[in-house]
Amino acid sequence: MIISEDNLYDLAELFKVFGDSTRIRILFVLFESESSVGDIADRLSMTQSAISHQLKILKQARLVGSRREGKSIIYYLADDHVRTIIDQGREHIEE
Amino acid sequence: MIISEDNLYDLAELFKVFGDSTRIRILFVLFESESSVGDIADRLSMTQSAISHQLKILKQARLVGSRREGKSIIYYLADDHVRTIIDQGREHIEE
DNA sequence: TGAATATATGAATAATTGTTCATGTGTTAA
DNA sequence: TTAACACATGAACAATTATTCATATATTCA
Repeated sequence: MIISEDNLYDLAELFKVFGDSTRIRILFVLFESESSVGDIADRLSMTQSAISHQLKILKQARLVGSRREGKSIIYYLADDHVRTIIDQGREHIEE
Repeated sequence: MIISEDNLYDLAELFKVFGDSTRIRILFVLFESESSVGDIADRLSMTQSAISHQLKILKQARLVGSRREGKSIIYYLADDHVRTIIDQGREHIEE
């Protein structure tokens, strides 16, 4: 259970990303299917700008990826750690 | 993958608790062994007050428990979700 | 090329939060 | 009971951050 100071800091930064209900909501949308920025904004009844700002944070944390498709940018979940971390969180609060 | 608004909010609150390097540090201390408030403060070179405030947050999130032992209060990890969540986080950042 | 659409981004503001400081509460031992 | 020790807690301040607003960038289609 050894960890460097740098990793410890990065770890806190990672969880900080999960610690916002808008970002969690975005991840839940992406659990169902990859989506464009506008679609996510519609689903969550939030502005395009707010969603775009949060997607940037999710992407910097490598929790989501993106690709261009015509005029839209499609966002998708990066890997399975996202699901596992959220599932463990749900288990904790739902017990 | 259905979740209520309340649970979604609680989930974000839970991860918010993990999203601070002092609290992560405290959890790492408790991974090794249960400890008193003063011992944790010494280990982390922080004030007793700062640690106490953070322990309160960890306890409200049911991530740690405590018991009195003479003049000291001993804190310990509440359950295994803590380890699992942190391990998954580490896997994510270390890849 | 120009208009329309989709997304990104910088600045500003309001709200949240971690630490410090001072002090309160609870326990032990004389 | 009193002193000493261990911990908890409320208020205040500084720092961080989510959203809004205005605007910039990139793509498509006529």
